[in-house]
Amino acid sequence: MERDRVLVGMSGGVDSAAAAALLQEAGYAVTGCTLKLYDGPALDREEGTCCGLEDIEDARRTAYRLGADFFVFNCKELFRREVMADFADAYRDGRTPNPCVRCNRFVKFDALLRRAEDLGIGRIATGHYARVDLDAGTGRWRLLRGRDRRKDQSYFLYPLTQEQLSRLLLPLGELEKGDVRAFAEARGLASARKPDSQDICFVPGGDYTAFLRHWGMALEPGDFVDTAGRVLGRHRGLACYTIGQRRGLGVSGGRPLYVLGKDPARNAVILGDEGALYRSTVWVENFHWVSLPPQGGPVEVTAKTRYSQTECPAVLCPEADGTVRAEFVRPQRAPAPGQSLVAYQGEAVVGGGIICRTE
RNA sequence: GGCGCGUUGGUCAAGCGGCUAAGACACCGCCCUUUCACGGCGGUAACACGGGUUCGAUUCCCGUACGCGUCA
Repeated sequence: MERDRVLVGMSGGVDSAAAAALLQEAGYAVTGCTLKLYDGPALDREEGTCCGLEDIEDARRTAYRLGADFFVFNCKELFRREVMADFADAYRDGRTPNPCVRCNRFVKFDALLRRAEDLGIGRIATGHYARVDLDAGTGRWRLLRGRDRRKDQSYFLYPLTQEQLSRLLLPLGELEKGDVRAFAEARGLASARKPDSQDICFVPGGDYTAFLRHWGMALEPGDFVDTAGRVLGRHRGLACYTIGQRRGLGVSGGRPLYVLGKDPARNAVILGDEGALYRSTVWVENFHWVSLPPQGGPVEVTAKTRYSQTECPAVLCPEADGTVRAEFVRPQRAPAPGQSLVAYQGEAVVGGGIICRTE
């Protein structure tokens, strides 16, 4: 009897390793793969990246242990063009990009699906904490939060298309992080005790401004100013700051000061009190509808403007110009252009898009 | 030049003879976190200099330096 085949994207970490093992135990014929997204110059010694040599070897070891085929697919060009270049462009224009969302949208799942098709494999899988199901009523695939609310990664997955969702298996969606680690440990998987990844994968040290410099971007020092235009100090370049940021400003005001905004025209970073950061209206571009088909009228949701943020009730209002306006019931702290707004209805991800303006 | 006032950690700022010299902001570290951030916890760091008076001086007195004000 033919078993269903699945291509599992493996980062070298615990989660994707456990995902592969779980799928195999569930009866799938597993093929493992790692997407080679970038080449770190000499940064491979760092932990926590998703395609350093160490990580690829860990993924390979896990696949070997499972007796699964394992491939490394080269996606460097695509990643460089769609994610790294966009990252630099966004910062250059004063926005705060989210490269993980960008990668999921333009690189990771697309590449997985293509490669699976090349290999004649019908399904793809990753180790994300989120769930997929089919809405029997509408016939539409839905993206749901991970059962482990503390680890839920559905925020990063909102760009998924219906085709991708229809093929996608997320075996960790019903599990708690602790159970996943225990399972990996019990199976003796190589990465069972690896620390969770963090930081941007192509910025291993966590210093993204160093990456921007390395990329060739000039960081122009300028003035920190208050809302009245008074100079408070010098900044190291607009790209070094994001709206809502407090630490690292080096400006002492007696009260905590936050980045309220950036003024590219004057190359100034505007600082002020936290109270001035709140916005009730957020415009989003390229809104991608996931669990609901594209809507023409107002939609009641809960939404958040950053991954690690508490959702708030809001109404999505599609505008004539193609953007979607989100009206929050309560003002939201520091929504930043470039970050993603993601909307939910209960367990389901309604959709999301990139913040372009706030008020 | 005369007179008056002031000089405490990176910044602002308590203290007014007996303290291991507050606090805020900044900074550093850790935690949190598959973005950037927020946040939580913890930490480093100061009495301008030199003489007195006192059992005892950041606190009182006298000089020096620097700063501010004011008079000519």
